[in-house]
Amino acid sequence: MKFDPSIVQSSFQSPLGAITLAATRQGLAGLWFEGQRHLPDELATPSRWPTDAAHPVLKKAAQQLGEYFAGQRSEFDLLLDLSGGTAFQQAVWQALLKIATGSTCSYGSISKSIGNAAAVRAVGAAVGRNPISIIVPCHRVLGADGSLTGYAGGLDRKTALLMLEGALETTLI
Amino acid sequence: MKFDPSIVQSSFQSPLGAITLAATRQGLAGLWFEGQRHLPDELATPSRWPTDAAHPVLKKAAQQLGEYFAGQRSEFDLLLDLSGGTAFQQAVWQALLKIATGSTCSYGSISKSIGNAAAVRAVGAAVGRNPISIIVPCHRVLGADGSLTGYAGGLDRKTALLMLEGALETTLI
DNA sequence: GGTAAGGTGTCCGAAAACGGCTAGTCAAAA
DNA sequence: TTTTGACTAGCCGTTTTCGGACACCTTACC
Repeated sequence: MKFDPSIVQSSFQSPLGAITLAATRQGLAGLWFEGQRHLPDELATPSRWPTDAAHPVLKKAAQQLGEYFAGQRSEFDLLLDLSGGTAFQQAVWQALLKIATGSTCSYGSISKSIGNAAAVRAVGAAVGRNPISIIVPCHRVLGADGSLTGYAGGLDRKTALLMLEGALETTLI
Repeated sequence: MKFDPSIVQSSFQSPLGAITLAATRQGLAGLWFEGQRHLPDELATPSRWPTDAAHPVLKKAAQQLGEYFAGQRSEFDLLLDLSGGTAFQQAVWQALLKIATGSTCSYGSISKSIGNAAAVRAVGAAVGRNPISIIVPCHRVLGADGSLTGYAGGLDRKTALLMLEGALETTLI
C-alpha cells in the first residue's frame, strides 16, 4: 500500500493483541495484527499515517470488531477498499469474502472457484497477502487435509479465530 | 529454443566460419555462427536435431547466403519463424528487419521505434538474443556514437558484415 | 574550449527463487 | 488390507536478483 495522505489509521485492543486499522476514502483498507507478516512498509517504520479514531469507517469497524470478539457478531457490514492488489489477488480476496462464518474451505477449492484450478500455490501466496485480516476471512482457508498450514498473524491466532467462530471442535486443539 | 522433433538443421561454410541453420515447419528459425554466444542448449551439446541439407527452407537459405557473401545479394527472401521469443524480443527483432542493407541505426532509435524509448538497455539484450543472425540484421545496430559496442558472433564478424554491405568506410577500420 | 576516454548511474526485461499447496509414491505400522 | 507419515515433483503468480550490445558526466589531455 503506497503512502497516501488521505489514509488514516487507528488502533484496537483485541484479545489476540493490538490491531491496526487503516482506511482510505473508499473504505476500510487494512487490518493488521501486531507483529503480523507482510505488513505494508509504512507500518513497519516510525513514519505512519495520521491517526484518527473518530473517522467514521474506523469507528464503525472498531465497534463491529468489539462485538465480533464478544461473540455477538458473525458478519461484518463495512465498506472495503481492496483496490491495493493485483487482479489475481483481488479475485482471491473476493472469493474469501464468500466463505460463511463457521465454515472453512481449502486452497484448492479457492483456486477452482476463481477458474484457475492449477494456481493453488499462487492462491496460498495471495491469501497470505490479504490486507484486511478477520473481515476478509483468510483464516478460514485450511490445507486439503484440514491442517492449518499457516497464517500471517501466527497459527495460534488462526486457531483462536476459528474457535471463536465455532469452526473447530475443542477436541481438535 | 526447445527441442522439437520437427526441427531440422544443416551447416554452411562461410568466409567468417561455419554456420548452423535450423528450420521448423514455419520457416527458418535459427542461424548461428560457430562459437557464437547465446546458443540454444541443443547446439552447445552433442545432442542435436536431425540433419537434412535437402530441406527446402534450408537449401534456399544456404543458396541465398552464398550469394550474399559473394556480394551478389542484399536482400533475403525467406520464410522466418521468430516465434521463439518473448513479446518484447519479437518486437525488437521485427524492428531489426526494417533496417535497410547498407544503413545502420542505434539502440536508442530501436527502443523509440517500438514505443518504449526508455528500454534502450533491454533492447540491447534482446538484439543479442536474435536467433537468426545476418538475415535478421542485428549487426546493423551501433551505439549512439557509432561505436560497434558488441556482437554475439564477435566484433570482427560484425565489422566484416558491415564492410560487405558497404556500411563502413574502409578508413574506419 | 574542444575532444576523447573512462568511470558511474540507472533502467529494464529475463531468469531464478520463493511460498500459508497438493496429488502421487513408497514404506512401515496397525 | 488400510492407514499414516515422510518425501517428491509439479504447479503458478509474485518478488527478487541479475546482467548488460547504453548514456551521461567528469576528467584529462591537446
